[in-house]
Amino acid sequence: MGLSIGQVAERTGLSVHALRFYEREGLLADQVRRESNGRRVYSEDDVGWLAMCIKFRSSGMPLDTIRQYTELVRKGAGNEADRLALLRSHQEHIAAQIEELQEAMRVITHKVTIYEEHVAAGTASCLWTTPNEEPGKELSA
Amino acid sequence: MGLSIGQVAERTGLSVHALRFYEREGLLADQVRRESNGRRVYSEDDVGWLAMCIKFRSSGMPLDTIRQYTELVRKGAGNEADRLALLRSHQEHIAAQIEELQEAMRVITHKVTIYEEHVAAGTASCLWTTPNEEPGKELSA
DNA sequence: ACTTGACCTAGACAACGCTCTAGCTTTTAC
DNA sequence: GTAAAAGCTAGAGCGTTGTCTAGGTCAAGT
Repeated sequence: MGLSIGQVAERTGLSVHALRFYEREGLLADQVRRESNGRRVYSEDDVGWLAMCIKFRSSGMPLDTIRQYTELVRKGAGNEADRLALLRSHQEHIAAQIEELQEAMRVITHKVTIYEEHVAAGTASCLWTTPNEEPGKELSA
Repeated sequence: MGLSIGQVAERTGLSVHALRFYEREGLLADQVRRESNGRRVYSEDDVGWLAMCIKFRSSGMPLDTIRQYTELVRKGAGNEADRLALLRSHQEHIAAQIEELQEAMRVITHKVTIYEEHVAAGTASCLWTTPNEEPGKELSA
């Protein structure tokens, strides 16, 4: 039931350093328990919370915002609307990122296509002799 | 036809600082021309190239990788296969990012839904009195 | 003449998110 | 009993990606 920092590191993928760092930064919803000797004992809840933090991070939420969210939760019931606002705003942020990535993907896929043609056409025989021409100018158009 | 650094900043959205920084970092395909007084003069091609760099950056390509790509292009024809490999690898990277974001989006949308219910149900009357309970435990399941 | 504003270089500084070190204690395995 | 492994704190260090400052040049407007 109680996990050591090493075990938590293993199953979250975070380093033990990062785990201590997150704790210092106030990202953990509730105080991590300690053994008599001072070692941290993580509960399953702690691990669950960390998993959520990792999802937040992996979608580009800054530690600072995670801390804000954590603080809301720590304050307990009554600020659900605030939490919701924060979550929604992050949702929008994710959506924007996805769009941006998709747009970049389109552009790059286009470039890839062009290069594929070039490479297929000229593998052994280098036909087009425009050294500094880059199939990327279509971007400016 | 020739643009000042300020004009380029305006139309790329990069700061003049960033433009000089990018140049120092070797991200520009061809040497930026200078006026007799030493001021930079950007061509439309330069701006096009910068637009591409921005797309790369916005999809998470590190400056270092952009520099590698730039170097390939600078070397001229003959390494198209290398450029293609780099682009493809970035394509995969983008795809992975999109998936990660979509996964995070699912999780967060789920949380949002739960909060919406809670907020709708208990706006004025705080019904559920479990202060430290966070609708996020479902993550660990 | 003089001020304003855009530009130049070189280099310091900064935010973010960890990561690592030093120096020490405790636990575990042999 | 002893050595290796794991933990602790406090704080330094670092890679990335810019941003900002200092100190100076240059051109244009008033």
